[in-house]
Amino acid sequence: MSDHDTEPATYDVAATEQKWQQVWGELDIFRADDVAVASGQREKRYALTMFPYPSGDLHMGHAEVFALHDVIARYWRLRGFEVLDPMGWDSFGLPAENAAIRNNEHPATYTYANIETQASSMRRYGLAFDWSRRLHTSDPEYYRWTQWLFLKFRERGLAYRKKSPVNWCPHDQTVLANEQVVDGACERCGAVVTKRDLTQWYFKITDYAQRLLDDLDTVADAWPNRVVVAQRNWIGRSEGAHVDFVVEGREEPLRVYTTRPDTLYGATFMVVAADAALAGELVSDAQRAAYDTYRDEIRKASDIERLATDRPKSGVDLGVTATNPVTGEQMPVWASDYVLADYGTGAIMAVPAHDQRDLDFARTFGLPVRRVVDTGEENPEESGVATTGDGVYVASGPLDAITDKATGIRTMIERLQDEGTGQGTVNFRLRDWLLSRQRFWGCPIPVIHCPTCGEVDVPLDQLPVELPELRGADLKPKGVSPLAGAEDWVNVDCPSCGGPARRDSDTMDTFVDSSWYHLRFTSPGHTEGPFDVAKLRLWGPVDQYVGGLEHAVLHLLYARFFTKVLHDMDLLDFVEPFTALLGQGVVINNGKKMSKSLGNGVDLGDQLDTFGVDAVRLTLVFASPPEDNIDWADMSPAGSSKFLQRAWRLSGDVTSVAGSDPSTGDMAMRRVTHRTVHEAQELVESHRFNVMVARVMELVNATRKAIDSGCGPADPAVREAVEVVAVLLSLVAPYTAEEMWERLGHQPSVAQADWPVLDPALLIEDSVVAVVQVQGKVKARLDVAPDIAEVDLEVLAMADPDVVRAIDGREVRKVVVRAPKLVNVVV
RNA sequence: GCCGGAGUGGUGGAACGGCAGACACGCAGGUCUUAGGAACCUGUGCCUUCGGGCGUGGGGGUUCGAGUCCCCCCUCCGGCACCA
Repeated sequence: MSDHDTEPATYDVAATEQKWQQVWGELDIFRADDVAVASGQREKRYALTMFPYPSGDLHMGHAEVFALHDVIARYWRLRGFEVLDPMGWDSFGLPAENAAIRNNEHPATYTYANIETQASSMRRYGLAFDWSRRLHTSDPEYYRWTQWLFLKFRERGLAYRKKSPVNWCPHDQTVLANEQVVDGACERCGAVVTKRDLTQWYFKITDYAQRLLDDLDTVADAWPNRVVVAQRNWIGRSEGAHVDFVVEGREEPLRVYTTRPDTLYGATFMVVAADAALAGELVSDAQRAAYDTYRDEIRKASDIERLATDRPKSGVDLGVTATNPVTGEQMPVWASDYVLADYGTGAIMAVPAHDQRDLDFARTFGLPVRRVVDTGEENPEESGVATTGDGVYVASGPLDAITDKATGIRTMIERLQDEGTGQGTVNFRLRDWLLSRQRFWGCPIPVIHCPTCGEVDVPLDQLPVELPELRGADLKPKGVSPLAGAEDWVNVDCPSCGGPARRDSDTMDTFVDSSWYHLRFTSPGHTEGPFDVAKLRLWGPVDQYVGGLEHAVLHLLYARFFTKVLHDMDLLDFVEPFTALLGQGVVINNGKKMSKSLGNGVDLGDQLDTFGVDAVRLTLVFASPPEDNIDWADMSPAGSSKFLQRAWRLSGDVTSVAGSDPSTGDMAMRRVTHRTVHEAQELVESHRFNVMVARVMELVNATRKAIDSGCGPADPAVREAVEVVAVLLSLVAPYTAEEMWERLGHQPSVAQADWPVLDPALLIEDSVVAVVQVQGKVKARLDVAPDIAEVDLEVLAMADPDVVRAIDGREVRKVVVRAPKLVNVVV
């Protein structure tokens, strides 16, 4: 009986998890060392995963993103980088507040209890986080600096208040940013969003629209394409012109934005957004009553109704006319809800022949249609279909000889600029970021409203403005912030004049908190500013960000905006926060999103109890490419568990001693090992983790075979192979890998092991299979030397009996040789 | 409507323009077992007259060679959408 026959065939998963959690805690090996980076001893890598919101325990989605993230962080560590791999919580937000109302508690109770639950689950899950850098956005030490940043933004004119129609969620009783309204409904609760005229705080993200667009190019290669595209669409840059129209009896011209100034000769009327102040200013006395009626009507309509594109056009004649600057014609000015108040100038020139919406409107109200571009298609006046393509300009004065849009637009803009009636300009779809929220559990806005001084900043040395103690019923949404009711808190002396004043009672959108947390992680205890500029210089920017893509135009856009502003404030020296982004898919069950109402949720804790941490992690990593969705019903965690036991068993079979020289070992086994290491490197770096796992499985299979029916368990090549299995598995299944590493006679931890050193000589096979095709179909396989000459390979191939038979005496027209892999005979 | 992706066995998925289906799951058969829901081995795209033929959503094209590149179409997923 050899020693390994008496080993147990399996290991105790639960006991192993207990054991290593303790060892890892004592070793404290995942702490990121500023000095190692500052001294140039090791190159830095910053690996970051989107920090969670603390609602309940971790779920399957967290399990996936953390497993993927950990592969990268652990790989970097093994490759000798100094890795910053921090974790924290995005701990302000509505669910805590709603839970507090339900349970008559303080939101902090719910929040911090959940944080502890999640932190303990993360430890169990075996993640290589540097816990010394933990932060919570709801801690005063953190949100003090969120407030500081707000005031700095305000100082630069990037935070301002304005009254405007805003998105209002009647369920959550708060306003929402444009980005949080999805198909006319609240992103969070699904309630239909309505409009309210409110004075709210905004960040001037539109000032950065062009840079946010341009700099996407610098990350486009390392970000998922769909995020780059989504942001481009969201920013929505368009090129066009402003054109001024003189309105009788009004000093200021009526300015419009158009992308088709070249069709100005075809403009037959004007339309102003019905809900814009401009419409009220323009309307004639005779038409005022009709306009008021119309405006009140459309204000009642929800965004959902407005969004219906096949909705019939409606509007009202404002009873005034504007002068077309090129034709001198008087055109009627209308108001309609198909023109948006907050895009462009809130007014358009209507060219019904060449814009479908204008044509629909013209046909509804019997307004004239004048074709000025002949595209060869039927005249829109008859067909009812507007033409938008290139064509010959007609009845367009100096444009008449022109045959393409680009020249037409350029020519018209030049003329308008010469005459002072218009100019070329750029417009963006992006709107300013509405950041006030009428809720309690968020970062207070550090501004005081004084009846004499107006909006006054809370002095920097008085930050943070801490939340008052409110709980239960006091938190019930009433349409104004619960903070407004905390009289002791709200009523303060004006910092400027000392008179009675009131604090701003709104809190900030939680996306403000998460727009800079990645910077704070570089110096989480810093008390002199939001982060230590020198430390950030060491670690920033994030080298690899991992997270869900539901934030494509939310967090990922806001964080980019913050980065650019802070760059302009000389607080950091990069312009993009996340150099590379990996967007993981969603874990679903039986083809459907997991949800309480469907009752198809898979509980992560249950899965971990049943299969063990490693098996669940392995299953998630092996399931598919990281960015694809995973249907848990199609997965086999039991299979993963079986594989891990199989791999673990190898470590008990090795009979050579630790430190044996592998160079005396079996060459075939060594080649497999080294090829696996080589491929694993490339696969991890290109994020094809599922294939990396497959290669490790192949190595395990090959090693099993070598032990049972090959070079045997004593061969040092077998030890080398099993050690490589342990190191590679440590990226995905750290518990099993530690057990293996220990059984192989090494000191913990495998997380501190050296990445296997590749022997390039072992990557060269001693023979390769050359495929011989006739007419592109495989007819023979030849074992040849990897460095075989093309002529030799061709001779060998043409002599092969199967090849000769396939050619069947036909004339060989051409032979393609790609030594040493392939020959294709064309007959 | 505009802009992006993606369609490969029963399933998840592999495949620098060069052997389609790696690696798994599942299934079938076997070995060893008192037993097998353990371990190990074998087989597993479809058709076949056993020579071979056909196969990567459909149709064309480029190429000695196409899942991969190009064009058209279909389906599904995502983003934008009365944005002038």
